[in-house]
Amino acid sequence: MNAPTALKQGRKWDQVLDGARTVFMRDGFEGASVDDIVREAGVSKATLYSYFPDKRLLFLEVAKIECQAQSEAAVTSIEASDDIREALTTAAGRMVRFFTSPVGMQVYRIVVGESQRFPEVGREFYDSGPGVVREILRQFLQKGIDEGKLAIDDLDLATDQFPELCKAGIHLQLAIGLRTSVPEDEIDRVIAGAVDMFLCRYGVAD
Amino acid sequence: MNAPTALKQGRKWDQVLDGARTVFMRDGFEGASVDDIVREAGVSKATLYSYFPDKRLLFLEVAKIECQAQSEAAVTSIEASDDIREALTTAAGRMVRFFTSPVGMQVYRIVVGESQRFPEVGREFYDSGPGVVREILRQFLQKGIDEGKLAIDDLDLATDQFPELCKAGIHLQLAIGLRTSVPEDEIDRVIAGAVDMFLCRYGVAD
DNA sequence: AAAAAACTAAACTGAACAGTTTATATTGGG
DNA sequence: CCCAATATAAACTGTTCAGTTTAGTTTTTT
Repeated sequence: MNAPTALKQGRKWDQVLDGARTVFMRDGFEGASVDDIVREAGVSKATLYSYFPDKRLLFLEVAKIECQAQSEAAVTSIEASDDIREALTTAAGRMVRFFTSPVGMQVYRIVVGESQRFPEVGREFYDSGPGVVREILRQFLQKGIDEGKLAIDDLDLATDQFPELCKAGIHLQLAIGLRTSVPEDEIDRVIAGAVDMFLCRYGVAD
Repeated sequence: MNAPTALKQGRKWDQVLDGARTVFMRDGFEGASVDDIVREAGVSKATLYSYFPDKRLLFLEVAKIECQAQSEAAVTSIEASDDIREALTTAAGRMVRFFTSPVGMQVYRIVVGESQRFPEVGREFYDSGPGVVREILRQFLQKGIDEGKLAIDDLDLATDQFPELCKAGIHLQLAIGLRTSVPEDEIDRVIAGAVDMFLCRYGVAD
């Protein structure tokens, strides 16, 4: 009846990944034991090891999937609204919403913590998350310049500045566990502040 | 002859901490083994355990010292230069210089990675590093407002925005290992961009 | 120089844990 | 209904590593 993905390597593949995802996201790489993962996945240890040669590669697979899910959740495109302020505000909202989310934050923590042991994870994360967002933002800003709505001398710098402004006061505190969540109105305040500042510097008076 | 600190808990105290510092900063908490540390410190395992009840507390002590060293290395005060632009540029330079340094970056990585296991470390780090810098910056900006040199509506937000601008494009990439260093001229460019933007938004024309 | 305090090397214990093996069971297609 | 692929539980191996113990040595104090 169903002719699914050609290489469905076995019935429990997804189960293993789901379990691994849950445990890795909860406990980090070192904190997660393979026994925890199989228990969570409802799968035998032998099954896990029939799919993945070792813990490291299982982790890399989970990290990859998580990074991809991320870029989708993040700004996939910026609406071509005529109002630049509105477009930036919307984009900022999606960015902030993602990196303040528990899973987004946890991916960040793990990537930072394990980036020495697994250099590939850093690349993977960047290229499928922040890097994608950056590229989209860059193009959006370029368009703004072309249309005479923005006056940006150093486009690369400006592209890096905007996301950074969106983190003001919240990202660090979340990352180091000083807070576990950020109230909606504070998010709005930070975003509005970011857009105000950005347009003050690079906006062109109508 | 020498009447040193009243409670010098033994001749090798400093040696232990130095060795622990070296190894923790190189390998992180999990990556560091106690045997590595005693080898590095040139001390017996029993000696280490006569000073510290366990690895965790040894780590916390090292982290504490490192965090304190940090706030000293960072902006301890902002020169009361008449020129706000100049003062901000100098302050930014010290901040950036610190968090781009190998040891500053490594402290950040460890704190982020271990903040779940050791919530105290997050607080300690913040209160003796970023928190101190924030407070000094806040007071500096307040003074600027009082003197009519700055027009800031939301002081807390502005205080959070400036350090964030100083990270543009470099902090994340260092944290996840995409880069290991940042050329001096790029640092200068980021700092200049941060100051430009900040003063564009909050500066008062003379 | 005797006594006390600090330190040492090295062997040991016990637990955690990644990965393997074995012997058995379930499942779905032909 | 049977076969082959897939999955299972559970015991096992080997290693790493935190923390302890022991029996003895060095350093400091008195």
